[in-house]
Amino acid sequence: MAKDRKIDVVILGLLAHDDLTGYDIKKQIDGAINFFWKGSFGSIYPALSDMEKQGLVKRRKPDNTGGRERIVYHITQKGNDTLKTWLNDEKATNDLKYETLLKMYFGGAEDRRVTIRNIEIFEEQVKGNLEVLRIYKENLEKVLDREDHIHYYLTVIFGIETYEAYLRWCNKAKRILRS
Amino acid sequence: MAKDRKIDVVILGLLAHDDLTGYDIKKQIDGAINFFWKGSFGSIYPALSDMEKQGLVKRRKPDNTGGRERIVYHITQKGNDTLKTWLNDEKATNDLKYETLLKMYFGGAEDRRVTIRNIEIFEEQVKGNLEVLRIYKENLEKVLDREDHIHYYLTVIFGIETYEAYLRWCNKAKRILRS
DNA sequence: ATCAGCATGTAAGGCGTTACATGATTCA
DNA sequence: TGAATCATGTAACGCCTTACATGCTGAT
Repeated sequence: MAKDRKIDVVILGLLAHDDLTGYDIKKQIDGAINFFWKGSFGSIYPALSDMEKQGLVKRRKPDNTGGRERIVYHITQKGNDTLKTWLNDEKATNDLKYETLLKMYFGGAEDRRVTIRNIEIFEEQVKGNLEVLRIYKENLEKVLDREDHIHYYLTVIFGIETYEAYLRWCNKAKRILRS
Repeated sequence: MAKDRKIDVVILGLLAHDDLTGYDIKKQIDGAINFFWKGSFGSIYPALSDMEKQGLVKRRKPDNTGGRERIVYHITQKGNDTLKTWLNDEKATNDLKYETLLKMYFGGAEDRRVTIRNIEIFEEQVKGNLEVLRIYKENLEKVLDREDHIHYYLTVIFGIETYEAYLRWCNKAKRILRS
């Protein structure tokens, strides 16, 4: 695995469940993972090639049923070992890069109304995200008997708890700025 | 300003208050800003050079009192305008990249104890960060009469609200995994 | 004397995004 | 027929981190 390229473990994690094409991987990342991790085609396809060379994933024999080009990958034993090693590695980098907070911090250079406006924009985005996560949560609660769903559920309730905290902060912050 | 290089506005925001050296800027970023934005010398010094060429910042005449090399920058009118334009720009990218959540999501590939351990590691980090933020908060509350401090305060209470939510999640998550 | 902190800067290299290029299939 | 979606990949480019190079100052 590349030294710091985390897309590799995302791919490995997804392939640990199902055989997937690069396109499928992208779709899954754009779903429930999206709020805490991102990935583009430009990072997925090269990673898949590298990982194939390293023996972490393998191409499945092409379905000739279609005719249209589809490369389905599956995880190898070595890939599974790599995934488990990563899960057991105690270091994890958790990074927040919030431009909104930068605008709060430096907001003193402008009128308070500008800062309030920036809070409101943020608030709207958070509300939208929260709605989506609540739908994910409801759907997952119907199928929590499957081990993996519990794990997906953990990330979803993390998002909900966090976004609710953001909304509380929005109200507090607006109150402070208006006082 | 470079198209997507946000370090520029961080520098501008800091210089809007005080004339600073690159080293000073780094120290300030490593302080209260650190939990939502990061910056290294390798990004600060080149940005400062570029911004000088663009007339956003200017070197102050060197203090000859020392003799040791110190380049103190101050913000120009154009720099201030750029800062305000950015504050008024409604788009802001807020990115979360939490490897811990990735380990939650893909935790099904290992024993539950591994996931619980990963939560505990995260919890310890959060507790440490929270302590620091609470000290910042207390100190800021003594000087909230100054406009800028209100803005710093907003980011600090954001951090506290968020980290407290993280801790609640840690407890919930552990409970779910142990049930 | 020595070590920590002050201070500036460059170079290499990795990571990732965006845009582009290409073409098939499915559905209205 | 045309649009959306499926599907793979490359190229250019930008951003950032890490490590390195260098040297002064102040405190113990």
